Amino acid sequence: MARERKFSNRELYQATKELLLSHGYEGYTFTLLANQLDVSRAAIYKYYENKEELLSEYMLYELTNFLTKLKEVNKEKTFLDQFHALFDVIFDDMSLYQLREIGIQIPKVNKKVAMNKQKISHIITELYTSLQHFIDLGRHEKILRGDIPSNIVLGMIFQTVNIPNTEGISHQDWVNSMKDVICNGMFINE
Amino acid sequence: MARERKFSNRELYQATKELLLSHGYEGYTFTLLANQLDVSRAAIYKYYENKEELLSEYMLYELTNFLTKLKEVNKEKTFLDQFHALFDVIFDDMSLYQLREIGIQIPKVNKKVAMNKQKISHIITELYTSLQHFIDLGRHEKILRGDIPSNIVLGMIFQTVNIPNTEGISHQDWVNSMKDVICNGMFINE
DNA sequence: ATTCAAAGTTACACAAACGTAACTATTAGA
DNA sequence: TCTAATAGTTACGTTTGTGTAACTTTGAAT
Repeated sequence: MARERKFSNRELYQATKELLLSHGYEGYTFTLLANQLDVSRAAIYKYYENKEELLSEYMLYELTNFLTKLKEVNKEKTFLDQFHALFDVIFDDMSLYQLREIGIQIPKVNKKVAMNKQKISHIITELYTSLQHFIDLGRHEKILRGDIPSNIVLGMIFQTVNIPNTEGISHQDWVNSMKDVICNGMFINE
Repeated sequence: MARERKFSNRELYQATKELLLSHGYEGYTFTLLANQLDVSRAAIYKYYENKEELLSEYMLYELTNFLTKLKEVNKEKTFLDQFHALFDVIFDDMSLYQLREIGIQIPKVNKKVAMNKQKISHIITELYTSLQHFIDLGRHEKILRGDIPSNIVLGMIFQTVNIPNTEGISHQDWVNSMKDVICNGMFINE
C-alpha cells in the first residue's frame, strides 16, 4: 500500500560507488547522489539520516559480497585453482581496495554507523582469515614461498588492480602478464 | 622593505601534502591549511587565487623534485644499481603515486592553473622517458624480462609503496621482501 | 471509491567554505 | 623618522551542502 520507488537499492549502491571513486569520501554529497538518481535530495533522507549511515551500509554490502565470493574461491581444491579464481574475483570488481580505504574514514556519527563499522571490522577479519587459508594452502603445497610475509603476498595481489592499463592491452593479456609477474617475478631466471 | 613572513613555501607545501593525504583533493580546504600554518585564511589568498592554483603549483614542485631524483637514478651505471636506487627514491617519499592521481583531478579554473597543468603533463612525459630508459637498460642487460609490458613493470614497482605494512615489519626487511617478490615472484622456482 | 502508508517534493534555517575589500602591522631604506 | 611595500587580519556577502518540517502524490488493500 505504497507508492512505487523511483530508485532501487541496487541503483543507489551503483551510483554511490561511482561517486565515491570519482569524488572520494569528502567529495561525496547527497546533492550529487540525488542528481544521479534523479530524485530530490530530501528523498534520500527518508532512508538514511546522513551520508555516514548510507556509506557504512554500502561498505557493509560491498564487503559482504566480496566475502561470499572469497568463500567460493576457498572451495577450489588446489592452491593454483584458488589463485586463478581469486584473480577472477579481484578483476571482476576492480575497486574493492580503494573502497576499503574509504570505509576507514567514516566517523561514527551515530549508533547505527558505529554498529555498521563494527560489523565491517568483523567482516574484514573474516576476509583475512579466508585469505590466510589461501596462503597457508599455497605454502603447504610448496608452491608459495614461505619466506615472504602474508602481508606482502596479499598486498601485491590486491594492488595489481590499481595499475592503470594505459596502453590498451586486452584484458586477458593484461591479467595474464600480471599473474606471471606475481608468480615468477620480472627478472630473467639464472 | 617588508614584513617577515609567518610561513615559508616549504612549510606550506609540507602542510599541503599532509592535508592532501589525510583529506583527499575535495577535502582539502584553505580553512584547514590556514589553521595548520597558524595564519588567517585570507593570508593565503595573497599568494594564490584559489586552491586549484595552489595545488597545481604544489604538484609541479613535487614532480619536478621527483624528476630530478629520477635523473640521478639514471646516472647509475648498471641496471641493478638503478633498480636499487629507484626503490630508495620511491620509499623515501612514500606518497608520489597517490599525489599524481590527485593532480589529474584539478580543474583548469584559470590561465595559471591551465599552464601549470600543461607543465605537469610535460614533466610526466619526461618521467616516463626516464623510466623507459631504465627498463630498456634492464632488457638490454638481459636481466629484465622482455615479455612484460613496461606499464606493468612500472605499475608494480610504484604500487608497492601503497601496500600498508600493518604487521610492523622493519623498513629494511619490508623493502627487501618487496624487491625480492618483484624480481623473483612469490612462487617457488621449478 | 475511499483510505492511508510510504514515496517523493518544496521550502526553510543553519553551517561551512569561498573570495574580496578595507583595514592594521612590520620593516627596509630614503 | 617618515615612507612605501609587503604581510597579515577582520569583516562581509556569496555559494554550497546539511537536515528537517510541511506538504503532495501514488497505489494496494479495504
